[in-house]
Amino acid sequence: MSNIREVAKVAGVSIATVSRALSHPDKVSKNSLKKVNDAIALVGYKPNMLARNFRFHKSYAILVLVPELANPFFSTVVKGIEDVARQKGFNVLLGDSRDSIDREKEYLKLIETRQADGVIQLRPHRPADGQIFSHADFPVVSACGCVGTPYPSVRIDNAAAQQQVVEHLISLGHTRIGVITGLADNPHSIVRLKGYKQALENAGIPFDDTLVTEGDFSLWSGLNSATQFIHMDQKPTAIVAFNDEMAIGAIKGFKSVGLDVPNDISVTGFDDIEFSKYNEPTLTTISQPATELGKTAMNLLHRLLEGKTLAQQEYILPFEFIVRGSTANKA
Amino acid sequence: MSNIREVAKVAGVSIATVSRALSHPDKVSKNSLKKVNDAIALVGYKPNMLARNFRFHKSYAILVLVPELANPFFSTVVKGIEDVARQKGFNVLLGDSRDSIDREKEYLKLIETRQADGVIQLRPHRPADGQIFSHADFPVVSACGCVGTPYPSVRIDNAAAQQQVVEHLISLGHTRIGVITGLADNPHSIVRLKGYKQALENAGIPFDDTLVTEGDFSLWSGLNSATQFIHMDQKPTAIVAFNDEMAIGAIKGFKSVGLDVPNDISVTGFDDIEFSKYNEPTLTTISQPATELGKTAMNLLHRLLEGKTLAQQEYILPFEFIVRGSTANKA
DNA sequence: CTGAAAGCGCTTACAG
DNA sequence: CTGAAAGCGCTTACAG
Repeated sequence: MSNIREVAKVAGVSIATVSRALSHPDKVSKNSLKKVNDAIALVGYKPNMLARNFRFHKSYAILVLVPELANPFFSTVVKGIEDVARQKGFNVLLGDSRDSIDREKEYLKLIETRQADGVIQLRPHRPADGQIFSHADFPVVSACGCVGTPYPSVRIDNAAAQQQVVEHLISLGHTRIGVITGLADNPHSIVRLKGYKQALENAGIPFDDTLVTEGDFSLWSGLNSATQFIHMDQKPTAIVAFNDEMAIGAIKGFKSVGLDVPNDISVTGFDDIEFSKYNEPTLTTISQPATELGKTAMNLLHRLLEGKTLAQQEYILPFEFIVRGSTANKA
Repeated sequence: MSNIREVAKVAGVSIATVSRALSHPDKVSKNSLKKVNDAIALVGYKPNMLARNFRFHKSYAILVLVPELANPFFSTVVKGIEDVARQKGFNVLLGDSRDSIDREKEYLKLIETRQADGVIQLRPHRPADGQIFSHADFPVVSACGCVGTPYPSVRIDNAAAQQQVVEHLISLGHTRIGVITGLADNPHSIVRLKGYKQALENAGIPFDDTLVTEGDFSLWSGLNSATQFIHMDQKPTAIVAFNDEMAIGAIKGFKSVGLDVPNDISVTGFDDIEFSKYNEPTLTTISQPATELGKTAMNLLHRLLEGKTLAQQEYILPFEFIVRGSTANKA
């Protein structure tokens, strides 16, 4: 556990010179530089970043708030964040909030106590969040959130994406299209439902709210919704799930009662997680640029951290609509 | 950005008293305590943890080295770690190493520079790692690794688990049982293969190395191995994959050429990720106590961090063998 | 119970 | 180019 003082002694220079040799080598003579570097190698000196952080009032860490780390879509976004963070010299503190506001608030104490310099929020912003994330207090950016985020964000156009999915189903002849949303207060539920309704309206199909079921983005909730659809008097011929997990769960539910997907009923997902290519049938879904969303978010946060301002408040990345095996013409 | 000095001034006491009121309230008079607490509330004081960390030569952060965060099994282990870490007052720094030793070494610099106090390694230890993780240098524990880890570890008995899976297949009449391992140098590949061989040996079935294919724990590699099996002259009637992803990928491969799983060929997984219950067919697999592995690892690391010694070098948690729909009697 | 003082390891104006 | 000194925000023996 050598320190800068020991290096100075061995090198025969002052601690100021050692510090300068490390931080501003151009401000030090060749001779001193060599003596310092030799001494560093000799004593095996490693700078104590705790001291540096303290000196600079910076933790060089950012906090990532993720609703559910075990969700492969989120963990892919986090990987993108981490890649860029490391490259910029920042550590990533994990904040798995389990969709709990209380847990989230606990994590945000890391900001007040200077243990994190900024935040990337993966949970979509809800009006009820109010000013918790007022951009004035600390650097924060939203990744894969929704329209209406009151701080900088990177996302896709969720409504447009969901609309395109439904238009595809309509083009296949479907008119009774069931929905599996996330929790009712999740902004993604609201925004994607808007896209769904828009597609219906454009096609002159009346909206029927009995076709909307509430899930929670889990596999299980998709299966649960399928059961509800199965017991309806006027069954839908197609289902749009607001993420891939629920679509996979729903397909499981339909198949378990002998229905064929997509020939008896079409099902669509959202996110395009890896598993959606391996499901039986493969999933028709929206591909979100997960890694890119994470990388962009971290790049934006980094600019904020450097005191710069952003050119835009919202960065919209392109999505891709991918037709696979889970959708077919209405029987 | 108020500090302890400001609180002291407002409260009319010394900074030492403020500090004591915060850290050892019992050593302060009721009167002073009240004055300090009132002042803290008044100025909105939050302790600067950067200063505390510097003072104590501790970062109060631990580094989690994970081979692949997007793998749901690993992310579940990480969630367990995080739960306990937070409860103990530690932050978790994410180190997604992508199975790269170079990236791992980058992360380990966080220890040298005091940015992390300890490490939890999710990658199984390889003999080639040598002394990188010599327990003498810093507190480190292995989670979900293998037998033979030269530092404290929490894991299941992988060989026994894999053996039980194969015994089950043998009991169903299978004798030509294919294998999809992880990368050849991954200790899990070696240890689980040992369990496979043991089951064969116990049943008097000769080991045939042409039945062993190398995967990399990804969905794609499972599908790829399936293709290899399909082209074999003497096809296996059952396949054991060393994780669920590869099993799911393999099933996909078999189904794509018209084979029925499990009636034409049985397939087993390992880990019991959530998706394995939703696959078609559902997966016969080994359930690892993922959350518990993470929690235990963090508890052990915490004891190490406190300078205590551990009662055991290895903590073996029970696994569960789960028979679902992907295995059946040999045709 | 309380306060003045030293010190954690660094960096950076400041004076030379 | 170089060094002595101050200071970042805390904590804790030490003396009272």
